[in-house]
Amino acid sequence: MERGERWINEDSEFRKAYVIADGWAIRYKLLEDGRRQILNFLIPGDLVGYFSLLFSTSICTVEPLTPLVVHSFTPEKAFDAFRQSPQLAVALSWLAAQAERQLDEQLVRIGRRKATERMAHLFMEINYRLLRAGAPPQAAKHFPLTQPLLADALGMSHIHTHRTFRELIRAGLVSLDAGKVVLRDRNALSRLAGFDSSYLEQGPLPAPTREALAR
Amino acid sequence: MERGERWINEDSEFRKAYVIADGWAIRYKLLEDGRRQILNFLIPGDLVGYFSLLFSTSICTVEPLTPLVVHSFTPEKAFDAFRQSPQLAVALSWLAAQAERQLDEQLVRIGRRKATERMAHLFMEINYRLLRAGAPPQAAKHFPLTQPLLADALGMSHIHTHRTFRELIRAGLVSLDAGKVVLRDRNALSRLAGFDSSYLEQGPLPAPTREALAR
DNA sequence: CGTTCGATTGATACCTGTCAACAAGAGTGG
DNA sequence: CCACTCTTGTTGACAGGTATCAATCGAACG
Repeated sequence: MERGERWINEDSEFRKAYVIADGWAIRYKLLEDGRRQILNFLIPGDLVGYFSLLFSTSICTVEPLTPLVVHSFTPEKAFDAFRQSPQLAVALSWLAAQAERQLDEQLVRIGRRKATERMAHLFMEINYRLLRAGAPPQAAKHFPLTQPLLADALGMSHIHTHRTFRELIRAGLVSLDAGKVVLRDRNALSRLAGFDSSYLEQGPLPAPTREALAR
Repeated sequence: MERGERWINEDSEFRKAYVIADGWAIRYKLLEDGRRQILNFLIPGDLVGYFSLLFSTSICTVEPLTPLVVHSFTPEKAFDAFRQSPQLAVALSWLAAQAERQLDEQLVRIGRRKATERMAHLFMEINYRLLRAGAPPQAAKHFPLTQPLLADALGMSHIHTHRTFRELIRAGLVSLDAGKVVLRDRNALSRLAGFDSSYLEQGPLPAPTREALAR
């Protein structure tokens, strides 16, 4: 898939879910007057449209930010797999649950953090997720994000986003390189954001759940 | 459970999930400096802690707003039930998916709507959900919400929340009655909020998913 | 070579947060 | 029963954050 193509879940009669193999995408909602809120950024390893298999209409849009490679699966395949392996069902549920935790944090970011905190926090989250997904440490510091995208993700105007971004640059925390955001000082960013990665960590299943699953 | 008791998921060694039978609760996160973001309001019929069965640490707090009656179930019971009835597993997943749609909309509300729109939109959502859960039309217009709660849910200061609330009262859209929010003019609220209920509607499962499940 | 999009800047208005203060009611403990 | 405290609701003044408007510039694109 190419950047800019609109990959709206609602239109596809033949419903599928996807896992992103390579590239970035965004999931967003539009208001009638054009205001846009980006709900989350989708990177390799992320699940797309899993829950939308349960609804006949989609309420949001997914759009590639870069050339995108995805794996897809149908509801039939999913249920067949679940019957053979409850572990797989739990694994997919885990991914969905993880995504919901990120939504929770996105809510805190927008609702209760100040502009610079918001931006720094988002950068740290993406960095963490890229590393978790297996990106090399250097690659995990480069984001293909424009200021309008940041604005719509952080719930600010693009102009204020620009000023906030400049502030982070001036403080030496980030920089711009060929249209890409580059993290320069993750420690300082983390401190500024009050970033606590615990909501992103992948521990083992709790013992009771593990035992119940094994039976 | 009584109001004010803290019902933190993290502390309970014996992990369970819950369905609210009666009463209201909130799910929220706190920042270190005391800022609080309410992620959602929980009303009868809502699922609590379902996904947290998959994690060993909780990242948010759940707290009753009113006297609360809940049903609980353990991971073992859940998995046993799923083995007997895939339909039940899908039903629970549907509830979780529905909750995520509400999170999406909460993000749009906070990120891209103005103060009065935010408040009106939240009121409409809760009204819709109460009706969907079987509340009588009159009861579905009365919310046990205080201004500090609204503030932390809408991502605004409690003072500005007060001003915004006064504005809705002045316009005759809502009123205060014995500490409760009362909806007076749902049509006007809906119009002001730009409320579109499609994200809350419960249609049938899409055909491919239904067929895959039936096999 | 127009056109579009992103980055950038300055001026201005306004929305929103903060500070300070007080009233009223609920609950608490003496 | 009376302080006393805590929460909620309320108001005004004020500062500051943020949005909006207007405009320029460069790069990418067709």
